[in-house]
Amino acid sequence: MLSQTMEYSLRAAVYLASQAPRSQSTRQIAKATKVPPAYLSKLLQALSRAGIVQSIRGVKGGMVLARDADDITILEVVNAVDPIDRITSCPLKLAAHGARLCPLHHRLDSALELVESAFRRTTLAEVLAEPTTSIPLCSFPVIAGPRRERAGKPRG
Amino acid sequence: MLSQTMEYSLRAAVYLASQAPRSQSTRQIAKATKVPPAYLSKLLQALSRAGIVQSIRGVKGGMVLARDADDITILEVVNAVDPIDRITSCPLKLAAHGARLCPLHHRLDSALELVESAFRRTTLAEVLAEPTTSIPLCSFPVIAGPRRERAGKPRG
DNA sequence: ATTAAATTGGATACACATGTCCAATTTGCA
DNA sequence: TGCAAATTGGACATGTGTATCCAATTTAAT
Repeated sequence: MLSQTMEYSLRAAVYLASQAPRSQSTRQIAKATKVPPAYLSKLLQALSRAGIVQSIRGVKGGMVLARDADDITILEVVNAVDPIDRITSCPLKLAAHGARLCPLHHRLDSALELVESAFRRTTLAEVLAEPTTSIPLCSFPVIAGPRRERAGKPRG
Repeated sequence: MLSQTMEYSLRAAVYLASQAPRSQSTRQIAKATKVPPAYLSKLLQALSRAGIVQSIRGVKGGMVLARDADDITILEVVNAVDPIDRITSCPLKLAAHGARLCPLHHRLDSALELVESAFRRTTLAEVLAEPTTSIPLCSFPVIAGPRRERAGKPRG
C-alpha cells in the first residue's frame, strides 16, 4: 500500500530534518537510513525539484532541508515522489456519470482522503519531537558530529 | 496508492453482490465492470480461495458471492488480493529496537490503520444500499434478467 | 456419448517500480 | 592549477504488478 519510494523519501527527509541545518552527502544519508545510495540519489533529486531539500554541488556539498522542518509535511514529501492521487471521477467512465462518484469509489476516495489528511497534519518537526522519544526509535545515530543545535530549529 | 488489483476485485465483488444470489460468468462480470477478462479470472480465483466468492464449474457455471453481501467487508476483498500490511516492526531493523515503532513508522502505520478500519467498517451490502443511489453511480446495468430479488438480501 | 460453456492453472508477455552504473559537471581546498 | 568530493542526468538492469493466452478439466444439455 505504501511504496518503497515513499518510505525511502520519508526516511531521508526525517534524517535531514534531524541534522538540520547541516548538509549531508547522499552517501551519509543512505548509510544512516539504509536506503540504496544510487536510488536515494534519484529520490533526493525529486525532493530537490519539489523544493523540499536543496542540493549543494561540489566538494563539501550535499543535501539540506530547504525549509524549516516544521514547515514541511509528510504529505509534501510523499507527493513529491509518489503522489497520492485522489479519485475524482469514476474510473469506469460511464456515460451515466456526472462528476459524482459511485458509492464504491466514493468510499475508496474517502479512504485516500483519510491518509492525505493524516499526512498533511504531520510535519517533519513533529515526527522528531514525538514525546515517546525515550522509547527506542529508528535511531539514526543522533549526531556525533561537531556542536549541534537542537533538532526542530529553535530559530524561527 | 490503491492498486488496480484492489479496484478490479472490488468492482467484481460489488457487482456480484448486486446480482446475488444469481451466478455470473467471468465474461459477464468482466464486461459489466470493465475489467480485463483474463486478469479478472485470476482475481476471482483468489477471491474464491479466500471464501468470498464461490466458483461453479461447467456449463451454466460462474461465480456467486459465497456469503451474504452484508457479511463481506471491503477489507476482506482487498486483503484477499492485495493485503494491507500494517507496519509491525521498524523496517530498518535497528538493534536498538524493541517492538515499539519509531515515530515515523508509527505515523505511517496509523495511516494504514485508518484505511484498514474504514475498509473493515463497510460491507458490500452497504455499498449497494448507499442512500445517494438517485445520483448516477457506477451503474452496472442493474438487472434486465429474469425476476430478481432486491439487492441486499432480504432473507436474513 | 457428444458438444459447448465454463473454471483452473501454467506459461508467457508487457509495463512500471525499483535499483545500479557511469560520464559529465560543479566546486572546495591544497 | 590540479585534485578530490560531491551532485546530475542518462542509460541500463532487475523485479514485481498487470495482463494475455491456452490446454486441461468440469459439467449442463442435447
